[in-house]
Amino acid sequence: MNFKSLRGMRDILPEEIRTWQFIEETAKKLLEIYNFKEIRTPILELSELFLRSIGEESDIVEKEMYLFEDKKGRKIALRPEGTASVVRAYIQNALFNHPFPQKFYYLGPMFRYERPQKGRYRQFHQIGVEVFGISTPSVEAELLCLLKDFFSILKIEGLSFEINSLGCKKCRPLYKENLNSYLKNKAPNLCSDCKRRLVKNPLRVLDCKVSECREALKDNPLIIDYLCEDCINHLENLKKELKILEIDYVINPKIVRGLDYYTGTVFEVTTNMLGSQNAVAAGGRYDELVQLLGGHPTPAAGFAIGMERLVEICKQTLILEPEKSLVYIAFAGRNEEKEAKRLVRLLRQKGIKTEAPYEYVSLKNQLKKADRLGVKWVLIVGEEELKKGKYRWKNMKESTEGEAGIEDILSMLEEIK
RNA sequence: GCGGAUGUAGCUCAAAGGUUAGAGCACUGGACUGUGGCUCCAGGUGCUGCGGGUUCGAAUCCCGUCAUCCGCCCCA
Repeated sequence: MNFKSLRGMRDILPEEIRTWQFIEETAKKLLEIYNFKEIRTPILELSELFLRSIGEESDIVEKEMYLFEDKKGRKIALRPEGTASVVRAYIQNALFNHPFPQKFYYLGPMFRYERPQKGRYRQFHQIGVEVFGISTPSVEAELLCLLKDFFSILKIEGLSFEINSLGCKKCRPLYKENLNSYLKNKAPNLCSDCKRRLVKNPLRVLDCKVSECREALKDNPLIIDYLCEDCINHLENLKKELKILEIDYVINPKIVRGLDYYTGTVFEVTTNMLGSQNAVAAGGRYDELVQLLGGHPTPAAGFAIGMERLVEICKQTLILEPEKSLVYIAFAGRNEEKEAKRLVRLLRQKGIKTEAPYEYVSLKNQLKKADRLGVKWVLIVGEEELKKGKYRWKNMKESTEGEAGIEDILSMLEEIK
């Protein structure tokens, strides 16, 4: 029986991991500078949490969640995204008792049962951030600024920052009314999914990409024309802040987002480097979610970055620092093996990356191995040198060699630490 | 969930219905038991993704299935 990884799930091998680690370390450093704190939440949650937050009508909940029952018959889901869990944790742990704003970041696997494609996997990873307790647009400005700084450190260019507002409790109903009457006329021309959405969640009809729907909705009313004064001011103030921070953006009234908890500002960051899976980060404000999940009314906003897509871009643009170089210990004969093992340990204790043969082979083969490993420094433990209390060193790149005591050797190796 | 393309060795690819499915690279060992790179030699249980069918004969043709990639959809 040959086992293969599940569809849409993949192994990330050492070669690629270095890019992951670089991105993760870069993110953590920057997030700490922006005063975000890491939070780790479970991968499993009650499925109800996602039904309530993401929305029963969303594609994610409707057809993409990994669901199962545990031994007690509880309905469990593998998390399809991070925000719901963080909000749950925020409420459960009464984190609102700390001074506002509360700023969190997380990093980990998410699961959606989708048709896999490049840049779209069933297990994928997100770096996400959430800010609780502040309702001013400075939060969104800070989030967008963070994204811009992050991508700029990673030397990613050709990004587009797109922004929209979805309105609030006050203005959205009026818009929905207008939209509803507009959609009613168009109903016969809509796809079957949308006919159903029409009743339960008309906003999502705008998000439909089926061509017949797009055609029917060419001149649909846009939320951005129905915003109340507060929402208009919010958006205008955000624009001002973005100008101060010198962040280029475009207003895209078509952005709706696939998760129902968004209110007010939403945004997407897309790239021209990825083909059709081109969204590399997205987020927005969700001022009603905390209350919806049982907490005190708390304004909040956040975003998530897609790691796989970011890694894909960074593999093209980033030049990683070379790995720490390896020192190879060879020994001339079986009698020197013990001494070689002691030397390996000593070097490792000094923080030097060291490798040695696990069993005796000819010195020639040891050197051949060292060469194939691409090492620069080889230390040879041999009978004659040991008598003098020395080791033989060999610089494979420059083809030089000599004898030296351990202290001299350690200082020679300083350069590679 | 829909449409299309592709699946041969670790990798890149040959073999266009006819011996025992090959080559380069990579890998392992040897020639060379105290010195690597060059050279030469040797080393493959590849169920030709899997299962069925057609045929005297299938990597090759047909059907199914699984997987990957591309587009749709979805989204990060």
